[in-house]
Amino acid sequence: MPELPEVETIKRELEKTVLNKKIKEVIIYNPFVIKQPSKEKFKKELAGAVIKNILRKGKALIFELSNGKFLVVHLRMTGQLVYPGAGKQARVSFKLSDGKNLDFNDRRLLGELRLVDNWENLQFFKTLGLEPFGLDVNKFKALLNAKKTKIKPLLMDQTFISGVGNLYAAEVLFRAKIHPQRSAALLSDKEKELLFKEIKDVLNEAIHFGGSSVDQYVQLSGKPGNYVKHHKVYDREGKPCLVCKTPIQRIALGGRGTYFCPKCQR
DNA sequence: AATGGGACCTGCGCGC
DNA sequence: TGCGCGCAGGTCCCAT
Repeated sequence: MPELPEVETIKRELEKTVLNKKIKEVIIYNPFVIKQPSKEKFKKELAGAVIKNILRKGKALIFELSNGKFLVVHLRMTGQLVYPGAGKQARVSFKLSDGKNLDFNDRRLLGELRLVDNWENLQFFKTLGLEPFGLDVNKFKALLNAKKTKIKPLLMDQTFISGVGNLYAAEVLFRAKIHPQRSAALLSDKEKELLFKEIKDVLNEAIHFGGSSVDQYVQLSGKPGNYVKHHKVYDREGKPCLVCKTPIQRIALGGRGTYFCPKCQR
């Protein structure tokens, strides 16, 4: 469940810890997570490279390397980056020039590592929507007006806007008082404006608290993120709404568990 | 264009 | 207690 706040948290910690360090060696415990190139090339081409810059695009991290290549990391569901890491239980461990490990862990093996010449050529980035922070309210309204689809799956559509996943979509809609099944285009002007504000506010607050540790996510240091205690609806089925005490409902929407307050959200 | 489903994976928690 | 199953949700892919 790493979404924008979790990945941004990791990015900021990476900048403080591994920037300008050299990757001395790559140890691959499970080659399944390496999507390109071959594991042999992956190892060979990363050895000796210095981490020059770290970018985040939506939920993806990009390490810019001194050899001109880019290491693209997507944590998907259960991926973790941990530093300093223990090495052993990792899927891939990057041994750095400071003698410590930057570990990529991933219980479910859905995460992806790619070493590429140009990250912008990857299809994922070509179709990635703008981040909420890169939009103004009028552009956001225009995007919504072009879509008749249900608002909640739309917020999670990374080609629409990038960075929002299932957890934050639920929290944002609660704060905007919008039912997850409402049609995007048919929201009122005021609702669209409030929604836009709450997207940015929720993401910023979550970043402030180091993200939400549900299931597998941890910060780079291995510590949990503390935003969970601020969740209003996510994973609270049957518990009283913190505003009106109505039991929180859970429905399936677009195949995803969707939590909301049936009274507050209309 | 929108929507639904399945696939990729593993491990947890639930009911029987 | 043990076992099988549903479910978690990011992304891609296919069918309707």
